[in-house]
Amino acid sequence: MIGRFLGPFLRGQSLHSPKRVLFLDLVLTLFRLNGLLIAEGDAMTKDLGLTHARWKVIGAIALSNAGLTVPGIARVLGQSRQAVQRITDVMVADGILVYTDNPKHKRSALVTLSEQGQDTYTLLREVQDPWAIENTEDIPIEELETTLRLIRRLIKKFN
Amino acid sequence: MIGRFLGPFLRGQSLHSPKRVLFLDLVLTLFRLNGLLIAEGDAMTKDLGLTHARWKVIGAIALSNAGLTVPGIARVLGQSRQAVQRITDVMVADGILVYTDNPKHKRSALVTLSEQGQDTYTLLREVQDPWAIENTEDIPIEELETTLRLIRRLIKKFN
DNA sequence: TCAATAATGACAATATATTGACAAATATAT
DNA sequence: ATATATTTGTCAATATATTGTCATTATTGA
Repeated sequence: MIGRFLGPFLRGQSLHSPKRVLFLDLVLTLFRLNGLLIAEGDAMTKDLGLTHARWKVIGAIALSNAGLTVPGIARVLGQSRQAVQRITDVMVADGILVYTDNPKHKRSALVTLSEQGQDTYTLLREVQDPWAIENTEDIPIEELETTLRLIRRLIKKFN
Repeated sequence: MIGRFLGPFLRGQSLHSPKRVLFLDLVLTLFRLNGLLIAEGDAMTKDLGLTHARWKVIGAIALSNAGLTVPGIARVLGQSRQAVQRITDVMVADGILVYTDNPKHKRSALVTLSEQGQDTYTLLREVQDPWAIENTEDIPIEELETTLRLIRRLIKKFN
C-alpha cells in the first residue's frame, strides 16, 4: 500500500535508504542547532541591548555587499517579510537603522545601519568574532566548506 | 583596540581567518534553511491538518527510541519547554498525543502517539519519505554524513 | 543520609512570527 | 506597448515562542 504509493518516487531506492534516514535526522538536528544558535547569540548580545530578531537583521545587512530591502532581509533570514518589517520599523525608531532611497525601487527602501547602528555592530563583532574563532578551532576548514556547500544546495532546492 | 581586546582569544588566528568568515556565513545560512525547511514541512502537511509546531513534535517523538518527556522534546527541538508544553497540551486535547506514566519521574509524563497520532504519522511518512529521497538524490552520502557530524559537534558545544 | 542544586509543571506577560488581504509598484512575456 | 504576473508596503488577526516566577520533584555531592 505504502509501497505502491511511493513507487513513482523511489527510482530504485528503498524506504530504508540510509540517505533518507540521514536526511530526516539532519533536518531535526538542524532545528535543534537553530535554537541553540539563537540562544548563543542572545547570551552573547545581552549587554548590547539586542534580541535575536535584532542581531539577525544587523548580521544580514552587514554580510550583504549590495544594499538590502526589507523583503531581501526576509529572504536571507528565511522569514516572512512582515516579521522583518516589524522589527526594522522598531529599529529605525530606535535609531539603529535608517531607510535610504533605493534607486531601483520607488517604494522599497534600502535598510542600512545608522552611525549608532555601526557602533552597535562594532560591539557585536567584538563578541561574535572570538566566539566564531573559538568554536571552529577544532574543526577542519574542509568540513566547514562541505557543510556550507550542502546547506546552500538545499536552500537552492527549496527556494 | 579591538586587537587588544581579542588578543586572549585569538591564539594566533587573525580576524580575517577564513574559518571565522565561513562560520558566520554558515550560521546565517542555517537560519535561512531553517525557515525554508519549516515552509517545506508546512506545505507538505497542509492536507494533514498539521502545523510546524505539531509535526516537529511528532517527528521528535517518532525518532526517539526511548520515550520523551515534554522537556526532552524541547531539548531535541532546541526550544523552550513551555512552548512544547503548550502544543502538546493542545495535541493531547485533540487526541493525537497521550501522556503516559513515566517510571522514572512522578510528575513528568512521557509523551506518546495515540492511535490517531500513529495514523497521522503514517500519513506524514507518506509525504515525507518521498520528499527526503527526492531531495538527497544528487547528494553524496559522504557529504550528508560530514554535515550531520559537524552539526552534532556544534550542538555539543552549545549544549 | 541529607543539604544543596537542578529539573519540571503551571501560570502570566511579552516578544516574535505567520497568514491573509488589498492596493501600489515592478517585472515579465508576448 | 501592453496585458499579466509578481513583488512590495501596510494593516489586522492569529499562532508560536521566550522569559520570568514559584512550588514541587529529582538529582547530586559531600
